[in-house]
Amino acid sequence: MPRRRASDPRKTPLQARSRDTYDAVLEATARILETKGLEAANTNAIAERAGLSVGSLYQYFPGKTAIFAELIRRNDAATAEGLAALVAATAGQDLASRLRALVQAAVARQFARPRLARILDYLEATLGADEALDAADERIVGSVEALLHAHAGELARPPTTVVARDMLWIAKGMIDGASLAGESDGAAVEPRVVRALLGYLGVEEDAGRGGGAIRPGGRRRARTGPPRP
Amino acid sequence: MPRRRASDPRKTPLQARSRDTYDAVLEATARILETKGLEAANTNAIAERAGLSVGSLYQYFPGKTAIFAELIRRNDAATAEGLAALVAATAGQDLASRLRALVQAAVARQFARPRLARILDYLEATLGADEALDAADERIVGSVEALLHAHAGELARPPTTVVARDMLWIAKGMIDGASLAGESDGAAVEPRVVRALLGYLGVEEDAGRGGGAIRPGGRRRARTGPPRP
Amino acid sequence: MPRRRASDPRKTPLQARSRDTYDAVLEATARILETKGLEAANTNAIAERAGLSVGSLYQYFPGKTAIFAELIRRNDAATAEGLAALVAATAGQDLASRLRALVQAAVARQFARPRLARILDYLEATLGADEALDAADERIVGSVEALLHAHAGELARPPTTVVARDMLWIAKGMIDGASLAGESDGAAVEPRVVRALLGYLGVEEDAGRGGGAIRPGGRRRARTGPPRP
Amino acid sequence: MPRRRASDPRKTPLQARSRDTYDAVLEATARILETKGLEAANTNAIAERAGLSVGSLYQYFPGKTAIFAELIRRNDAATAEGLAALVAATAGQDLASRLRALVQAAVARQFARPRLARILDYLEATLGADEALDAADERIVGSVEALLHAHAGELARPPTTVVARDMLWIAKGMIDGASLAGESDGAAVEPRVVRALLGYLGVEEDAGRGGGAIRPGGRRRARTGPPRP
DNA sequence: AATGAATGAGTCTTCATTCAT
DNA sequence: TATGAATGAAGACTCATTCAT
Repeated sequence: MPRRRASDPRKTPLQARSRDTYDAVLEATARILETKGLEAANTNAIAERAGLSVGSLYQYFPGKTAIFAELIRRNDAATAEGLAALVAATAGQDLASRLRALVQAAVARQFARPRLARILDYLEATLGADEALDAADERIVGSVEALLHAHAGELARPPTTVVARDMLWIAKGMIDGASLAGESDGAAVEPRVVRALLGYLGVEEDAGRGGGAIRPGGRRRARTGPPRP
Repeated sequence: MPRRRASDPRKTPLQARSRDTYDAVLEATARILETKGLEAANTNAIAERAGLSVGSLYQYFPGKTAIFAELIRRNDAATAEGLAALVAATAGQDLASRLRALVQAAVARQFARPRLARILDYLEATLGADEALDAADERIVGSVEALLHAHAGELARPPTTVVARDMLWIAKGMIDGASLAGESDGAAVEPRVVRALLGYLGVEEDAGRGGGAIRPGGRRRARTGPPRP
Repeated sequence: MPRRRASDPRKTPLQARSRDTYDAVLEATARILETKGLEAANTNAIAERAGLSVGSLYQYFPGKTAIFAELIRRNDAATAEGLAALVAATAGQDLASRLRALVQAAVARQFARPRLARILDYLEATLGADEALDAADERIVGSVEALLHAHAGELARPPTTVVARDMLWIAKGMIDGASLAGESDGAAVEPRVVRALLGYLGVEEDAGRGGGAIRPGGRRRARTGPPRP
Repeated sequence: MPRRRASDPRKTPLQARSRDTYDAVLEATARILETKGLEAANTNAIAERAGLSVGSLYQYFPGKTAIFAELIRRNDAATAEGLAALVAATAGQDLASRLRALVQAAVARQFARPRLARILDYLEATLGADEALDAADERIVGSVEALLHAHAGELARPPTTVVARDMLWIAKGMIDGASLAGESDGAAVEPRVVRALLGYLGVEEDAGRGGGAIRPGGRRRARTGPPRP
């Protein structure tokens, strides 16, 4: 990994072909991370998978780190985008329903490419700070905070940034855990997360909806188990 | 007797000096991971930091991976141990108090060496399966499950393994999040986690105790923010 | 098409420059083996001698072993080729003359780079089996067998594969021995080998030709002497 | 391998226990060479197999090379001894019978530990010169020469050192070849070698004895085949 | 004398990055 | 602009040898 600043792409890809190539590199990287892991994601492998030469790769990215950074950035941006859209789309519904929608999306995302998500998390924590990421983070927390504000009356506690952040981490923790424990049925995880969030907010769960017993997830697969908090 | 695993130490350190050296390697590795990150933790650096030669290092560990594995194993074992002890020590107390004790310990641990904890998590997910780790995991979940069983009457839902696991991940998620967001005051995180856990369990928080408003954490530092669930 | 073997070159060198580099590596290796021995033939030395960097070397060969393997393969192939050509070229001549031609070539080859030949022999026995080598071996034996068949009437015994193989080893043993004993005059060795081969076949040596006394070889140098059978 | 001169053992082992240990090291080395090959014969492995510590090993031998050297020396000495004894023991018999006896011994030796023999040959050629080895060589050649002298009248050619040496290499070559080709029946090889030697000497083979057809040896096993002379 | 822990130079191999074509 | 050969620093690991106990 180069010492170079994890920064912007070397040039803003304006032409359609350039943009395609640029995207191809990112997708190739994602695919390798997902299937072979971080160690296998070297520039040669990425270039080959993306269908170009190493030399060309360096015309789009100043270095390996920048590819990862951009991958994270996009991922975060997409999340922020999706979250904001979902909050907007569910305006007017009751809090539980809206959380359900959010959690559902989060679960879907994480269960789609769990390994990739995990590696990007690791990289994000490892790589240096980045304004763009912080901006996305703020938008994400902001969306949840906005949601809470819209339901401030129903809450046992005032809606703050900290509460919003906590909620995000509760959801993330539970979903990660379920995924790592080998649960393959996202539908089983979802209500548990919603329940946890409502519980944290001190809101009684909507009696009529999905209240049922906690369904055990899929059998724990060999790998990593419960967290060591 | 278990089959010899590739990650086992090369020779069981019986003599005091050997044990010291062995521990020194582990501590050196932990220190490098904590301060310089995973990439910096190469065998030469570890050996130097531990105050011995590479050759000697390889007399205690069959390879770099084994060092990491042992580090994780010890970490997990300590957690399992601590958790079990705490559950035992708080027998007879009310559920909220007991959870408080557990969370306090967890927070203390994570805030002590956050980066190390994060890297070990990543490594644990990356490295192959390991009986010892699975055993520790089971003990950890088991302790929480036992705790729940002791308070089954107060719970809104039956205490299952899944519930126990969810609780662990809720706590881990929140603590990680707080740590990553730059919160440096563990005491501020603790009650929030307890509240989340009790909320998830559907238990009313002990009215008299620590009910207060959610205190905002320390100023968020630039570093990685909220999760993208 | 044969399965890709681990010892195959990493990429088939199509371009002239590539082929040159590829050959340069082989020649550098041969030269080092010849002058400094097997222990000195490390990848760094080979790369340096070949005039390229280690990295480049690994673009042409997947590993050190593959270089040796290719060296052996070429050597064997060249021998097989040469032998077959010689057998064809001498068609119609009498048996003794043809053997003389063969032995002369063998002597020339072995006396040219005796140490290299010895090391390649050792490596061939050490490295794992290899189809290509076996094929070359068969061609070599086959050539001799074909030669015998053409003169079956003159032989005291039927020409079999075993006889052909024995002849090859007789020649190899004698030439090796002479070389190791410090004989530097190939011309002195040649008639002895021919005589041994004809003797083994039970054929009277052509009276008129080279019947003379056995000339003693060059003074035995310090180096390894006669075999210990 | 140390640059140190491949020389005498560090001290002449006088005491019985010392001698035993010394021998144990040599036998351990031989066993490892035979079963695991040259690469596996490192000082640690040798010491362990011999049942002593590396430190002790270095009290008996100045270095690894010295162990090999001594192994070769003993091997050669034993051969020289055996050959001389056999020549003496068969005094009075006819030439063919005596050669038969010699070849039989040689075949037995080579078929007993073929890999070891091969490796020692390689080492002998690789290691520097050594007076002791030259002396053994001379005794070996001398024995054969003496044998020839005793039958000078029957020979087509005067018995010289060169002839003796050639004979030794013919035998060695053929036996090596048979062994390498996978022939496991020494009895099948023996008469072929005798025939070759008598043929080289221009002596008619004793009509009554073993004149039969050449029996094909065992099927060629995968490994190294015929020589490339 | 024996031990075996310690040493560290040396080996093979990988991979981010550059640059001539 | 694209290519991909070339570079070489760096990293994991081995092993002959030494020396304190």
